[in-house]
Amino acid sequence: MPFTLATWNINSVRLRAGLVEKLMTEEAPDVLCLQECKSPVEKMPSFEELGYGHVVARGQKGYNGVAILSKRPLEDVGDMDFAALGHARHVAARLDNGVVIHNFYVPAGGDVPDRDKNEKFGQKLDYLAEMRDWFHGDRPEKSILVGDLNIAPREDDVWSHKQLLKVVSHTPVEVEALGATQEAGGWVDVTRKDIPEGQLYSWWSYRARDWDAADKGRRLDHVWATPDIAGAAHSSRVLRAVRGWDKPSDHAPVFATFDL
DNA sequence: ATGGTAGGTCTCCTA
Repeated sequence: MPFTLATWNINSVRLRAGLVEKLMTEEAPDVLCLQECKSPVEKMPSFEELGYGHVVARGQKGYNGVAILSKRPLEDVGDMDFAALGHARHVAARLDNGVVIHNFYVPAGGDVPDRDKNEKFGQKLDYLAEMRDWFHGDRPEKSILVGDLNIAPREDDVWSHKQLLKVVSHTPVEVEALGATQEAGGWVDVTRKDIPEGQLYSWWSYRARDWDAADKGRRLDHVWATPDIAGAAHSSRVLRAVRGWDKPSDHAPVFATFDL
């Protein structure tokens, strides 16, 4: 049975429970992966009344937090604490069709792209290197990886490649690290398989005077799949309009459908 | 070159 999956950095699931409900009502993805829930699991709002009774989540007070909300049964298959940060940045679940879904919130990495001057940047690179080694050692099959990876890898994933070369999220060292992680797992970038050409963003800063008019976006949110199921993916899209909702997240949700 | 906005553990940290 085909299923539609969405990934969305919600930037506080408690503050934006209403927006989650709106997305669920209007778009009804079978599986919704959230990042930056900023909530302990026991304080997460319930979306069971909208049909999302299956939840696999990790949380902590105030920061980070990831959740997989599903209309179909999920089995919790664990989490990883890459770079030993003690943060809730990954959780994985197996859908009732056997597909494993990894939901990641990769560290943003601070402002200065130099690990000697900025510990957070080093942690981001370490996190990606440990992801790479994990997937290299245990090559995934029948799996999907989604989340806020906090890197826009392609020139057309940012509003200005040249102006962002030294800005954390688009530096060559980060792009290389993300590429190595992708290659280690054999991951196919499903969004770019479906939308191979043109500028494509999933995040616009809160700090812009008019985010829509300025359109200085970056594609930080990703949907990847292993080669055995990537061919079943189609209809990828970024719901840019969601960024324009009342009291929005600074990220728009990214969708894909899999005929499996 | 600077500062701009937003959320939560809220006068400081993270993004």
